[in-house]
Amino acid sequence: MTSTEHTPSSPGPAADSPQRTVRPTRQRRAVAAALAGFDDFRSAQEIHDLIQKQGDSVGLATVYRTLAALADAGEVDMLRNEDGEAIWRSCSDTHHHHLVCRTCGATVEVEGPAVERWTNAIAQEHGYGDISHTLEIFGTCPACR
Amino acid sequence: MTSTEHTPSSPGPAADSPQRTVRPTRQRRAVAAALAGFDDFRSAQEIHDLIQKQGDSVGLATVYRTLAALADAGEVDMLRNEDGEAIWRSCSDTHHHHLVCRTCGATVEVEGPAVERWTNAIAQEHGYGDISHTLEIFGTCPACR
DNA sequence: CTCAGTGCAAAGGTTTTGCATGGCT
DNA sequence: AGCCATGCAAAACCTTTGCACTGAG
Repeated sequence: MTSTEHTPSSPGPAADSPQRTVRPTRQRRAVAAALAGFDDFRSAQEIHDLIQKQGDSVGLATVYRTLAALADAGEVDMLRNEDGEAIWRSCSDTHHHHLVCRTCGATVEVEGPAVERWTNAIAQEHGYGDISHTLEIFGTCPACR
Repeated sequence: MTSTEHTPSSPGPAADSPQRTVRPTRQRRAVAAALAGFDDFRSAQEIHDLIQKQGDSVGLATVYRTLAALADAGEVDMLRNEDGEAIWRSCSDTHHHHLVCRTCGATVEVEGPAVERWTNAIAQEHGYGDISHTLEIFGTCPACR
């Protein structure tokens, strides 16, 4: 459901780990292709529409399920726009953050060694280990101002 | 959880500006009191529930309308949690982020002037304006290591 | 008296889920 | 054959809105 593994609930004593259960189906490929066609964050509806325009037919529910699976597998980033809609984008390999226009969705990838260092320092200062973090920046891009 | 500093919305920079039309009613005071009772972001439902538990009775729609008005007036910050729910916090509180233990959920509030400055700098560097950001740090707390 | 504010319920939109079917392995 | 993935539709949710009414100025 999310791009990172936030799930404070479900302490999961059930010993399951089915992670690699991702089967390469036509629908999955269609979603992946649609994602590849964008270079910024898009909503599920937009992705669904693009797939249909490309001739393929994939149910909206399947789009959601596929996107959730991809996000879970770390192949796409999911976040929410200011309207609360979930938006997705295929993510590159390197760790980076996003500067997203809340009007048109234009995205800039930014790296922040300073932030990386700061988060690690803060965490260790409080005795926390095994650190990860998420950081998103929203704003209005030059074209939309 | 996430953090922000600006509440955007209000698409029309246009003609009308009825801002100072906020009448101090019982309901408005109830919402304000509920907000004052929290020191972090809460959903409309949680705020509504707290008001009812305190004996007052305010319609959920009114809670939403009041929160929207307060956000519009700049008296509260609104943002979205990972589930896409709108969450509010009285903005007199200092802006901070959260360091969360992914095992037990223990949370530490941290401030990061450096991060605030960095995000603003990055955004302006790319010509983006009206900046807000979200930052969450996950780790394993001392007790869970 | 007038009009912003309120309550209720219905509408609107997004995301999830139940269940039967279809396609890989 | 066994199972996971899919589709469709209904459900679940959060949030907004229409309309008649109440209360503050």
